[in-house]
Amino acid sequence: MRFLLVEDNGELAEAVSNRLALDGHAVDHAGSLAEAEHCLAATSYDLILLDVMLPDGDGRDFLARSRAHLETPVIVLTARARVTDRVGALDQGADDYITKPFDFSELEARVRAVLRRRGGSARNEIPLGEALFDPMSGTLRAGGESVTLRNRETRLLEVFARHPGQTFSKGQLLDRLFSFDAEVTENAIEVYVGRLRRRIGPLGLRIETVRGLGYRLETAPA
Amino acid sequence: MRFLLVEDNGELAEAVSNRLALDGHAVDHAGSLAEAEHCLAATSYDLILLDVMLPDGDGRDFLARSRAHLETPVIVLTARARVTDRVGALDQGADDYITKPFDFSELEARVRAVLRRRGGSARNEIPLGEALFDPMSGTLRAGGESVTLRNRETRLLEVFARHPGQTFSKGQLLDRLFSFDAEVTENAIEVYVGRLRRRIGPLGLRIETVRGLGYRLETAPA
DNA sequence: ACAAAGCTGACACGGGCCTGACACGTCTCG
DNA sequence: CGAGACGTGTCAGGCCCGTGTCAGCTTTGT
Repeated sequence: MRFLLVEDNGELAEAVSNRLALDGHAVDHAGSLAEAEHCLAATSYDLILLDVMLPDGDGRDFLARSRAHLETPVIVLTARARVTDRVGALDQGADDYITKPFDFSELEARVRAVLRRRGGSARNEIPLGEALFDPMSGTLRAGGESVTLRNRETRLLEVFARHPGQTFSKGQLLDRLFSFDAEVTENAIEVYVGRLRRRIGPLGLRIETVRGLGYRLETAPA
Repeated sequence: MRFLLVEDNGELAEAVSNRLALDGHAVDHAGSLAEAEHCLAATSYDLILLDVMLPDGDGRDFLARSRAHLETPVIVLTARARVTDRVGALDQGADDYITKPFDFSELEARVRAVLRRRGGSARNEIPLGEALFDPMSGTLRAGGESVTLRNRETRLLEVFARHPGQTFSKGQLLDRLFSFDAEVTENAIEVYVGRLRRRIGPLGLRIETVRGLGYRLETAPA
């Protein structure tokens, strides 16, 4: 998928680009509305991430102008959390909004949600061994059993579920779960792996420890 | 279903279109009576939403003229809440009226009501577990018990009832329940969920809190 | 055996959620 | 027209849950 990121904060833009690139998306970066227009004229995108505060105007005005002749879904990035801002954005054609500062996992989740909504498929549950995992609601079902995970646990399991068999280091998991300026210890990962293990164990899922390297999700019994 | 919206306020028209599109309707927009005539000549519609204040005349006159040779149901949008206005509209052939500013949920409800009335089907009650919910009258019956909900509570329950099992965030509920320019706190949703819980609890219905995500209606006991 | 790496029970904190109370506007009667 | 009833949205305070850290323990590799 090809995204256009319209954001004047270079550092944040860099971080978002890198993150979305990890999921296999190509991200073009525009620092202003003028640049954005230029990019949109040059090629077509699957998704636009649009900041509202830009050096040469308000992103929402741009959105209102472009919406008529623009099919591409748009997610608005806003620093303000006021209701009027949000409603205004949605009315002017945004598909979703997210308030800064946001965690990367949050951004990824919304990107997927918007793409899926546009794509038309109702919901996507990921098969995990005998179980079915719904990363949107954070539920895991197997047989008659059903478990509801907490937010962070859901994001953690999602990383493993979307990259079957892959081993992730604690550093990688940390980068994927938290926003780029969050100061969190690697120990937190250990804690969450532990909590997640306790939850998904009864459903036949295991997280293997690869000493010195990281963790790996095992769907089949050893 | 294909609707014709006759409304000269572009922003409002856009918002209404988007909202009704979410329910799977196609909405054509006319900014004046002349445009409306043109659209009506070109194709046929299942419902007309008609503003009364238009740049080239009064919508009610238009309605009176057209009624004779127009089968299509009409909902009149009026800014004035005076009783005489309403009565006048209904006399001249409107199927319903709604006063601006209106909430989207209200509009949706009236649209459904008019379509159903025209369609001939008597009333549609939604089964909710052991209970029957009538979103028009806002009554909920189960066994011998019967509860009458207030307006907002009815709209809220309706959202859940029409999307079984789905989880709605407070933001989503806010967008669905209130008009696009209303400045309402998300706390209002919490309050209404609380009030609704107290009402429907005795009838065996529960609203689950999904912390950090939103709310979900549970029809079966845990 | 002894570091280093990983695990986990306990805890403090922050924020999301809930609720009683209130203020405001509207409608309905007398 | 005035008084009361009702529906609605806000606010403040309190509760409770998710979260991240720490300290001490266990496991693993050499």
